[in-house]
Amino acid sequence: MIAEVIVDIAAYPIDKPFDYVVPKEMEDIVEPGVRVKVPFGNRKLLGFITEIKDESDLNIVKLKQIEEILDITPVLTKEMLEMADWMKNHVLCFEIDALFAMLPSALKAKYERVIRLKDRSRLVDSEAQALFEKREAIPLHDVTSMKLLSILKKYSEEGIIEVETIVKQKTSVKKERILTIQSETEISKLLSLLSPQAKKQKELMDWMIGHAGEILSAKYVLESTGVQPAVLNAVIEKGAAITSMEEVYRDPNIVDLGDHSVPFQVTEEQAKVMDALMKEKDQPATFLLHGVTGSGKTEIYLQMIQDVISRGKEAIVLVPEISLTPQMNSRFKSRFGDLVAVMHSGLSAGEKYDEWRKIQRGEVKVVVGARSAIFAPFTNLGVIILDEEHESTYKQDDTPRYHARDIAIWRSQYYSCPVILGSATPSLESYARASKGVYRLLTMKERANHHPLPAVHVVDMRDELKNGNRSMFSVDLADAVRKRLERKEQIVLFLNKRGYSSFVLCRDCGTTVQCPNCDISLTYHRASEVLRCHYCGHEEHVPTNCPECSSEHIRFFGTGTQKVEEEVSKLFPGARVLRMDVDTTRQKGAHEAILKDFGDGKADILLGTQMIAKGLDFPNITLVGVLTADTTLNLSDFRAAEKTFQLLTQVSGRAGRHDKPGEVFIQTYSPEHYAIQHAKNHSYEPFYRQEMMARKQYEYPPFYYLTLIQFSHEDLMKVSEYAGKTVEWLRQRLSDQSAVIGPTAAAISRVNNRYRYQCLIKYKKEIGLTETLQQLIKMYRTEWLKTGLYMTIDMDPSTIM
DNA sequence: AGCACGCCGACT
DNA sequence: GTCGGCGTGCTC
Repeated sequence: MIAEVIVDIAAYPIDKPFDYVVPKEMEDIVEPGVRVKVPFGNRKLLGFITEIKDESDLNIVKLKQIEEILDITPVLTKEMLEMADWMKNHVLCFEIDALFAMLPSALKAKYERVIRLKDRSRLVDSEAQALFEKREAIPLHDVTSMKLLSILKKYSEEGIIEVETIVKQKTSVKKERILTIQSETEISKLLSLLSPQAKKQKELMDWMIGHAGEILSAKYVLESTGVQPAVLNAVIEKGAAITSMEEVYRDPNIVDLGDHSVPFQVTEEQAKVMDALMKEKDQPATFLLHGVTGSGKTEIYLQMIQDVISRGKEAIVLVPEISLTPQMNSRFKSRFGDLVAVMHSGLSAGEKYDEWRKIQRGEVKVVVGARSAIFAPFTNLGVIILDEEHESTYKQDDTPRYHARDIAIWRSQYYSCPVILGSATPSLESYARASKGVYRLLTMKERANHHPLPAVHVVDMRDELKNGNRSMFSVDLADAVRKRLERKEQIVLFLNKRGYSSFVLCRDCGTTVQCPNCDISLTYHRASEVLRCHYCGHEEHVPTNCPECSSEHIRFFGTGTQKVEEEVSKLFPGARVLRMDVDTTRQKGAHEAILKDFGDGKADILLGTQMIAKGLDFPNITLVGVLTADTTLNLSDFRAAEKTFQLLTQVSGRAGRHDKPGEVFIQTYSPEHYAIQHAKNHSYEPFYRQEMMARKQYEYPPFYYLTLIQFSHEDLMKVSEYAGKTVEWLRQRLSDQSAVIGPTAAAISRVNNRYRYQCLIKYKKEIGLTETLQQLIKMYRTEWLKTGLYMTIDMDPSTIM
């Protein structure tokens, strides 16, 4: 019996199945999808069996044997193996990268090199003797002395010791000691034998009598009685309880926001949507659910899932980043209880692994999670939902560069189940597909509770400046804030911070302090009083004089949330402010805590960045202020207008969701821009039409597909040379239907002392593109890589900056 | 990717 | 004479 194995090395010549002989005793256990430990060259590697066959094309005597099987049941399903095969061509990644993307990181291998003693009698060196005094094997990592290392090297050649690779799983199953308490009569008997000095043991046994026959965790017993572990061990030793180790799940403890969700009475619009969904509930159809903020998309999801579960099937719900939307999370938990697993970046590797196993074992029916949850190992999917489908976080920005939407559609075809893409502001791509009938368009124009959408005011900050207001609050917004503070209503202030963090600027010569390794300004971090580069991590102290002109007029500039917070407390003394940004949410559970405090009315103002734009739903929010709408607008990216529109619409939707009417102020330096004007009017369709015209004119998606190829090299001449060479090479091979743009220097032209260039392929239909690009990769891997050039290909870039 | 094999310069 | 530099080639 022969097994085809994909091994744990992401490199061009290794990216194919290798044949191994299956030892007789393993024949019953091996099957595609199990992880194995295999010899590879002179080392040991983890690998995945992808196929079992009777014969190999290679000479059987050359084949090595599988050394160990790491799973009793396969970790990869047949579906995943098929999906990996499709994925590697679709996103141009190595098969092993695709496979690992589908599994929790806990199942990756941890490699450890160990020196094992073979022949103690020939161990003559005293240092080496000391090393192996008590042990037969020691981790190679522990040997740091160069002298000892060279002695060991000699021993290894003489066969006295042997270097061995240990393949370990990163995180394992958590086990807990479980006690089965004996019967009352049994314990009483033991009590009578107890020495009178053993007061603590008596105390514990007395407690146990009250819990006779129960099965409890050792941890629980210790906590309830307060005795020392040694006392418990003594009592167990005497036979008062039987112990065993049992597998337990780590508890990612979800904050219950007290939002006990019951199915709502659906509105007429919702009922129509449900009807349409039900008609094709076992078709591999993709629906685009376009519903204004507050129209009750979540309720649609919940009822759809309810139906799916009742038919014995499973559901995947993707949210942009679950730890950012605890309200959604809590709503699913309260509706479906233990049938829900959560998967998000806030969980530890162990917690993720446990949630994954719950899914694999069929103990849960619903998974709510971020991007990677799209690979949840369900085997009978009934629906896949992508909430806020326009979010760019659904696209992975490093290998494998997949888009969760594409994976969702692939899986929906495999299981013949629907995909629901939900958004108040669909991506142009999805809306265009829906318009063409590729997706089914479902629309909800009204808020479920019939409350009107908030009134949006656009404030021209140029006028403010003219009138001598240099603060970041316009007169109108400041007035509106004061009014809410008086009325004890809540306010959300949104700072559109991307690409606009604080930097240090010299007021005399205009110099900003740059990173020495990258072509970008350093960011000022108030907490640690340092300047940091977000690309390479370089750190330096804040200078007291300008590095260029030595002027003392150098200070940090820009509008970070901290700065806004200061201004708020100056402008509105007494207002209680909660700040939510990367700094205040670094700790686990901090998001939930901040939102809970705000929901409980412990603050008047919630101040934050992107992360507060979504999912907030508190009845007392009646005012939303967008301090700077322009920052995303000015990005040199073809999606800048779309992103701005989406963001403004999302934040606006936070106001007046319940009984009290809401109001929104958008401050901007370009009030006439169509993205801002359409956001003001809550009008998606007109925005869509206008943006589509721009995309058509400039030949961008959804009219053209994009492929972005990026290059980097320490030598500026080399990058530009290879980028140019690539562009030429591609132009020769691609049809005249496609355009190759570039080469151009990247927006950030240097990162970590490597110069960056890029080129862009625009195409409508290019039949041999994948093959051509694979040839390019081959050329890069075999020839260019040696010169120090790096190249990456993104088949569907979320940004071309 | 990592490691062995292999052919040329500065040291005990 | 040997130790070690990293070019090249292979891994079932």
